[in-house]
Amino acid sequence: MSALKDRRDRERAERHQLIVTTARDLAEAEGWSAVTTRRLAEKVEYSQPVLYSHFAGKEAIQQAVALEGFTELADQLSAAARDAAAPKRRDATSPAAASRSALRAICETYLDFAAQHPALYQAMFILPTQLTFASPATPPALRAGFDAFVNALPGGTEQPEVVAEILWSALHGIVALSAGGRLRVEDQRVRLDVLLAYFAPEK
Amino acid sequence: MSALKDRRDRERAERHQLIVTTARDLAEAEGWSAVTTRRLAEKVEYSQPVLYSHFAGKEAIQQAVALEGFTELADQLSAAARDAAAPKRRDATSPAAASRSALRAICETYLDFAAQHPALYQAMFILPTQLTFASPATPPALRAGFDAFVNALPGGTEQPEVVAEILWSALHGIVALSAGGRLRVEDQRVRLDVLLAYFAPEK
DNA sequence: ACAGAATGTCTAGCGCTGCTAGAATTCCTG
DNA sequence: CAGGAATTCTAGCAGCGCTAGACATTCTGT
Repeated sequence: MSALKDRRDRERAERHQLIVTTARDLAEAEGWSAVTTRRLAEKVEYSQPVLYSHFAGKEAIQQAVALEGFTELADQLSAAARDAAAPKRRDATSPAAASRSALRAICETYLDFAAQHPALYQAMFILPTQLTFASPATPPALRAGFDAFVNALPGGTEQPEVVAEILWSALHGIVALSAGGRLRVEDQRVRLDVLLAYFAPEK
Repeated sequence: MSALKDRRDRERAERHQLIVTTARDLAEAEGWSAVTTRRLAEKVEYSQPVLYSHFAGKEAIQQAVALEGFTELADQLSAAARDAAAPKRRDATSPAAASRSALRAICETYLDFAAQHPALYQAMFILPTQLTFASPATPPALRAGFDAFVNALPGGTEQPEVVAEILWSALHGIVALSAGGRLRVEDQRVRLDVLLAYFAPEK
């Protein structure tokens, strides 16, 4: 009797994931405005009301996509930090230089993530959301991503949380303004160089 | 014969402005999602199609509001720069300190503007737009606002345009993330202090 | 002064949206 | 295998941006 219920629960979870993935793919392919409940229902081959048996509404679906993005971004950020912290051993670079390259790696990863999944990024940081951020209910994945920034700051940085917020804000500003056609997208590289010159100076 | 036409043109221009102002007020009062063509038409006491005799569509109205915001922001930014550049004469502060306070004044003005007109700010920098930015067709007012940032940078700053873009991005990031509930809004002051410590250091 | 043309405005409606009530169906249980 | 519970669907509501075509108003030329 419980095996049957287990199977239904599993199928239900699979369908839940199917909805999230389909919404994400559709958003990435044609933008969030193309993600209507009708089109989404058709793509997952169920009727509209089924969506509402899984999610409270369209926004909840979009938030589920965002949540997926938070864990992926956090994974990529901490992976970048790890790789930069354990470089090729032979050239014994100074700790300061190591920290600098770690910070650069994280920033690059962030910008690349945004560039490669623009719709996902939009769901995470641009579209209206009910997710609470700087609060106990903040998704752990998001906290983890933020911590990657804090840890990558040069040693001795004062008020590292605030600095990390600012750095994150600057990166987000660059991404958001670029995505909206409000900044030339070609100069992204130069922009990162200059940004890092301020936040992790050479000397 | 031309006087009559003049009057009609004038009335038309007034109604044009009435639509823009009403849209802006409504957005500021209830958010852009409340600005529907029906509600807007009712507020200006005309039928919906009248809106379309003035604007190509809803987005064009929102862009007209944004354009108004660009000139207001540019005015406020350059006024802030002017006031900071002409301080009380008696204490002959160093040029460096003067530049520092000018930059702070501009940044504060920017953050205040965003805080006081959140919907307007959203139309200018967050909502999708057809306005081209870094291009010949960029609204002059927006250019002027950007130049206020460039001119307020400490003397000798390398690649001032890029630095200004980054500074603008950082401020925009702070505004956008705060508006979306993604940053605690209380710490805005500290954030600005730290930001300025990086972009206009004491020594 | 008045018919006709031109201009301006409105009513009504299309196809779409997010969302839901209630019918219909399927599935499990006794 | 019948009865009941769970699930899924059909159909529809109110509101959206936008527009065609009817109606009213205003100007023009005789």
